[in-house]
Amino acid sequence: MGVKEKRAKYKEEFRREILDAARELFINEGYEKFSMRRLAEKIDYSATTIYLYFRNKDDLLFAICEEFFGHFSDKLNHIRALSQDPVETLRHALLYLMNFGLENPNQYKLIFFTKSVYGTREEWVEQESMARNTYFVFREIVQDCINAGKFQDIDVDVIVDTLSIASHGVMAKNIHCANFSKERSDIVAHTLVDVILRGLQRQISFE
Amino acid sequence: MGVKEKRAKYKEEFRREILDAARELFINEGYEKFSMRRLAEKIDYSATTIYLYFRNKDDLLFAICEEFFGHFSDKLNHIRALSQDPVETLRHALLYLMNFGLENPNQYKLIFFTKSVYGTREEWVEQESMARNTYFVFREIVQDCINAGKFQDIDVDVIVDTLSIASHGVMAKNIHCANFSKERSDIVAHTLVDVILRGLQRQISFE
DNA sequence: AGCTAAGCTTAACAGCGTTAAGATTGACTA
DNA sequence: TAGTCAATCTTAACGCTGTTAAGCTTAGCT
Repeated sequence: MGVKEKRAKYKEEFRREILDAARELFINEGYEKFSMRRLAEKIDYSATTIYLYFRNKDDLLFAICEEFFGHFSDKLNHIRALSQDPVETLRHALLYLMNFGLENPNQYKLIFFTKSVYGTREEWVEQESMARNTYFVFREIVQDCINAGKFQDIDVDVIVDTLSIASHGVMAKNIHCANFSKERSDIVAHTLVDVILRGLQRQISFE
Repeated sequence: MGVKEKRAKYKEEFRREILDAARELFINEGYEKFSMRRLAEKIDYSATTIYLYFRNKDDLLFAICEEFFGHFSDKLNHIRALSQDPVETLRHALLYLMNFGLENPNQYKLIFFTKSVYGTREEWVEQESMARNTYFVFREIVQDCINAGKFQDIDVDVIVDTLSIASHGVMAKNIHCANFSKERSDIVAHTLVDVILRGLQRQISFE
């Protein structure tokens, strides 16, 4: 292994180290308290060093987001793999997302409430990313419901957006309004999922 | 009119002036570009002068939020006044909120995505505010639906939260993801409202 | 031993919210 | 009318932010 490769390896490892420290700082201290200088202090380097491994703060945030979406898309695939009823799979996936958001508000805030780390919709569609992969897996889960004839005749992408928006809203409320307890958010999350899935379905069971 | 009253009047007027300039700055330049110093420049005073009329930046934001909620609760009351079918009234109210958010992203962002201007849920419930008034009007519209026997047996507050969360989500997506066009958001907003109202209702019309 | 370049740091810029202290101004009183 | 006092506004500063330019240190290769 040549020197250049060794350096490259080292560089990659350091990048990891910074990334891990950054995520930890976010989770423990919260979104507001995060700063490049605090991160630098945590890893015992000067703030400018970080800029040798990440173009800027947004680049760092992007990396963390991508990592999360990697895990999340894995989890979605897993949920889908042990699928019985497609609608129940979808319900499971939605509740998983919301629960993650409610239990990890700082991380969720970082991921979803950061100003446009993924650019415009066009850029997002064109450029390969874990976020896009996650979207596609989620989309397939919805498509499964449609294929099974469970849903009304609505465009799959519209349904996907509708659903992601709903779970988004739960977190938005929980994080930004600060009026919500975890228990209350849980109740509302379940109600929202129930109501939406009920509203989407073609046939509805009466009580 | 004594001097003290005159001063008080003037002070109130200046407060208004600052408030109007602040809102304008928010709407035109966007949330990110807003700062106390830029606002000061706009009104041709030094930045510190603002602090004689508002305790701090949050206090200023609070004032703007309250003003909006004043208008919004009026609008809701108006919609409710010319009510025919309660569910249609609710639909109307929801679409009005979402449409406002989609057409005034900066203002909406300021109002709903600012860190806890209204404190915890307990503080929010106890302390009189336009935001709370708006909530109550909205709550009554939902209660109308329940009283008319249109909805399933779900707690009124849970429904209100569910609905506000949903509209919240539309804006969250539209504002923060930057992947969404106005048209697409419109479609998704209508779909979301349709699906949720359908899901909430006791009896559902099949197509 | 001397050169080269990678790796890291110090110093600085321009911006932020906010506060303390001082200047200005206008009105009331002695 | 001169003097006092308080309201009003500004200048200067603190400590923070993201980010860049320039310089220092050190390790590897010739």
